[in-house]
Amino acid sequence: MDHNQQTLVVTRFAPSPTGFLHIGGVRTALFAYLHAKRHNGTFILRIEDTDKEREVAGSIEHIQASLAWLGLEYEYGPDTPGPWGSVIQSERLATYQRYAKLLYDKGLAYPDPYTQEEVEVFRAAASAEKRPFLFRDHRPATFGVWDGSQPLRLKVPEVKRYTWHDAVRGELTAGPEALDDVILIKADGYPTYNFAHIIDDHEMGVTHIMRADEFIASTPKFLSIYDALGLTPPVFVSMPPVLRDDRTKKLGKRDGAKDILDYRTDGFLPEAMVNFLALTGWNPGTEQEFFSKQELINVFDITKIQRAGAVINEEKLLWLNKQHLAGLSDEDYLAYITDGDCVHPLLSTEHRAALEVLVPTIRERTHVRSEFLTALGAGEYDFAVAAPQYDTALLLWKKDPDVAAAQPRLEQVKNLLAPHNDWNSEALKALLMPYAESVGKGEVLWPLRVALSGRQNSPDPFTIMATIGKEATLERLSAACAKIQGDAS
RNA sequence: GGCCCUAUCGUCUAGCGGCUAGGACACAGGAUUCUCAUUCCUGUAACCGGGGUUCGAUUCCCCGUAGGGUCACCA
Repeated sequence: MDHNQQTLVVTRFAPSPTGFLHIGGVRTALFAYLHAKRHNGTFILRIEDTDKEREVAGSIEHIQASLAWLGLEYEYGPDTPGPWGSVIQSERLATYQRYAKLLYDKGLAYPDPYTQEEVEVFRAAASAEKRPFLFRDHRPATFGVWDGSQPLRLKVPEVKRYTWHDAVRGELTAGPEALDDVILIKADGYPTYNFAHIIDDHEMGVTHIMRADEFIASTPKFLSIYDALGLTPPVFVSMPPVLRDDRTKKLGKRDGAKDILDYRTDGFLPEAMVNFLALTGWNPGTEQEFFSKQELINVFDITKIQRAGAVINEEKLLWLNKQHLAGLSDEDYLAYITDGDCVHPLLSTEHRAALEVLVPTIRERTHVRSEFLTALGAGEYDFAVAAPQYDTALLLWKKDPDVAAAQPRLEQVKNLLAPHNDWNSEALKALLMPYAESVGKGEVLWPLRVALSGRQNSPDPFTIMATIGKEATLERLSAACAKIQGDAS
């Protein structure tokens, strides 16, 4: 195929600025992004701010920050207008008015002659008779003059059954009851979503619309607007819902859905997040689970998007994060683990050397930074910054007759360590293991480790010694021996 | 209520008429290990129900059931 004749793909993510982005919305953005990038296409961030009431200040910046964190770069956005002008709908009012006028002039749109109260009466009457309310049943015989003070409604061009194709769901169909004379322009001069998104997608050359499946029900209405405008609709790509844990509802902000940026605070890597999101509601058809963003771009295929709703599997997200964390250098991992506003002493520059020694240990025990911070708070790493407090009984190895038995062994370890200066865990292990094996590993290593950590469960003693240094090691061993002595007397 | 959509292990999913129904997370057991963790091995666990079509249905059709969505001057 001629390179110049490649199929052009343009997708967009079009949130309204009503607060933060949650995992469901971000997934829609990701799929739109991946599909565009897969085809060397264009990805647009459009802001649908046609409802002034619901707008939340700072939302646009927050949305941009969220996409930036995940690395979902867009060619056109709030700071980078396209040839068609702004991507912020409130800055495009003239465009919508122009199209509205076009429909009005052709008799395909008319001003709503009723007050909102009157429409409510119609609605209530329909409801009382247990039949669906349709505005078009009340369409005036002759259309008035539209002066902008009344909402402008579409005159449904043809009341019929619509059948259309959805890239995910296949053939979809809905009868005339799904069609109505929807409002195109509100009384405040702003367009409705129904109208504005169609015009924008057309003007911006959008080829594929990724959006939540809740829009399937209103697609016939959209189709009737496309018809009225004489436009060919783009490809519809309906995203399966992300459900709440209990599956009783679509995940929403009211149900405790987290701000996507909270995952960043917790320490999830953007690549892990992207990897995880891609795998909920989509799969490559192979058994590969670990993907970089680029790998996803290479294999993403909208025909493999899932139809059924999915529940977020947080355990798998944790697992994936650990897999992605494995790609960091020790240096980067250290920066990662200390990033944030936690104030534990081990994270201060004073203990940087100790923390560096502990990095491999922390890596193996941690899925995400917040997990490490919790362990820190629980005192699991206190051995690194202070001499431990512990009950002497803890020194008792399960096969030992009593605590006193450990003392001579700890003394011997001290003697072996005293002249030794190569203070890294491998060298220390090589130094002490022959002795430990001659006596019994548990008999030596258990009390040694407890003397150093003050804990039943901890990293191995050699790592601890390497972390705290020679001086502290010898001090803690002496203290343990003194403790045993004290108990005996 | 009308209309629309969906349905494989606990969760994410593979499957596109014939498979011992595969993988991942989680879980359980074992090996390694002084403990915890890691790592490795093994295992438990699923086709919503009923009718068809077919030589043969997880797969195709219909009817149930369950769940979701939608019926705004919100998107």
